[in-house]
Amino acid sequence: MSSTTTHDHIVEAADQLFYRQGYARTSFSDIADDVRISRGNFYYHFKSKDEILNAVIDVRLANTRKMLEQWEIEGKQPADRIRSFIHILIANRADIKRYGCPVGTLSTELAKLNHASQAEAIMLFTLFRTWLRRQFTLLGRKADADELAMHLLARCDGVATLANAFHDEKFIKREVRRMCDWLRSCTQGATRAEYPARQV
Amino acid sequence: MSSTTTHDHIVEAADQLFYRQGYARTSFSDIADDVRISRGNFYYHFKSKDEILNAVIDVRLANTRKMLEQWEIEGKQPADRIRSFIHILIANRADIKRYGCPVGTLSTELAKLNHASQAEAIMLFTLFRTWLRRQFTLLGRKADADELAMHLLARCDGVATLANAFHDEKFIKREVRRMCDWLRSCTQGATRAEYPARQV
DNA sequence: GACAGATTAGGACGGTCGTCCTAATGGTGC
DNA sequence: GCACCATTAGGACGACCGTCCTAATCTGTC
Repeated sequence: MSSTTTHDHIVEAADQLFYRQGYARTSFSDIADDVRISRGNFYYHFKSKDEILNAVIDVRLANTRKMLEQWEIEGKQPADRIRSFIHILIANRADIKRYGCPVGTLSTELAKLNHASQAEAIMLFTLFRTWLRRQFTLLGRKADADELAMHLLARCDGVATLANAFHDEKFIKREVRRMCDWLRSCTQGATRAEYPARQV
Repeated sequence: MSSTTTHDHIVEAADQLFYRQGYARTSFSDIADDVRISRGNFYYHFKSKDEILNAVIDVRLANTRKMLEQWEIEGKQPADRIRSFIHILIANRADIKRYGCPVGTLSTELAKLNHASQAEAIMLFTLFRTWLRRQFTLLGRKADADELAMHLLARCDGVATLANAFHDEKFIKREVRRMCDWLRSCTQGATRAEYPARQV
């Protein structure tokens, strides 16, 4: 976690600040204060603010890839792996309550700024999407694997947004339980129906 | 819709711009250009940018209240009313695809800015929350009405965020259908279980 | 036509931003 | 000790921001 080079320190600090304050609101001075270097020194490491953003996104992409691989190793069954995904809401609940979803908030902000790096930010979503899709496929939901992946992504992001708005951690826990129930209904319901029995 | 006073014109323009570009990125010049008045003239109508934000939020609150009352009149059954809520995703799908959820994105941005009007913005969520809670209560889900309201809110916001990220309107339609299915399972499942039959 | 009050236009102000230049500093190999 | 290169500090720059002041203009009344 503790990188040695100034370059990496900058990216680390920017990563945190972008998450907590947003990209636009975070200035060079903010990052410089955090890393404890002079503002002028910045230009030696990064030619522009956009370049820092790209570096931050690249780090997040790499970390996400690592995390997904880890879940793939740890979880024998695809359902276990998907549960690992759902449970990041629990693991990061304190940050989520304070700052929302790291992926969703960045993607939304860059969209409003019409920023050039929008596509890279959305790649973070895509990483989760394709990974989840694969897990659902392994679960025997080949036909609607992508639909289920998107569904789950949206729910997690929505939970993060509402938990942030209402500063409510219990809500996160309730929704995680609910998503795990839903996941169970996915595995039981053969290949077709989402809710096994429609009529009581 | 077409207000006559300059004051209202400013609020209207700011409302749109805040939604499309975000609050922080929207400058006095942006609004002035839109309303076609000089930047200096602003100070006569609003003493600060925050004051405009508050006016915008107030208008949104009023419009939301009106909309909820309308749904209450139009829909005889609480389930019909909740469906009205779900279907704003369809009605506004073009804007949602381009700019995301009007409530969620503002609330998230103000949270990151640590803005004084955070609470007012979150009132928009609260308006929907209490209204939905009442509908679910009428539906016979007294015990978990608030939980269901929050659940639905989160899903709608998440759908908006993902639809915005992936520029995907079809995803909105699929999720709306899914939410209507879920709602049906809520009404059928007596007062307790969300998914009527757990085992197949 | 004179007056009063509401509304507008234009620009000055201090501050912050991202960018960029230059001189100083530090360490390393000869 | 000296040259070389990587790294740093400090500040200048033009642009834009929100704020605020002031003079001009419009509108209606007597």
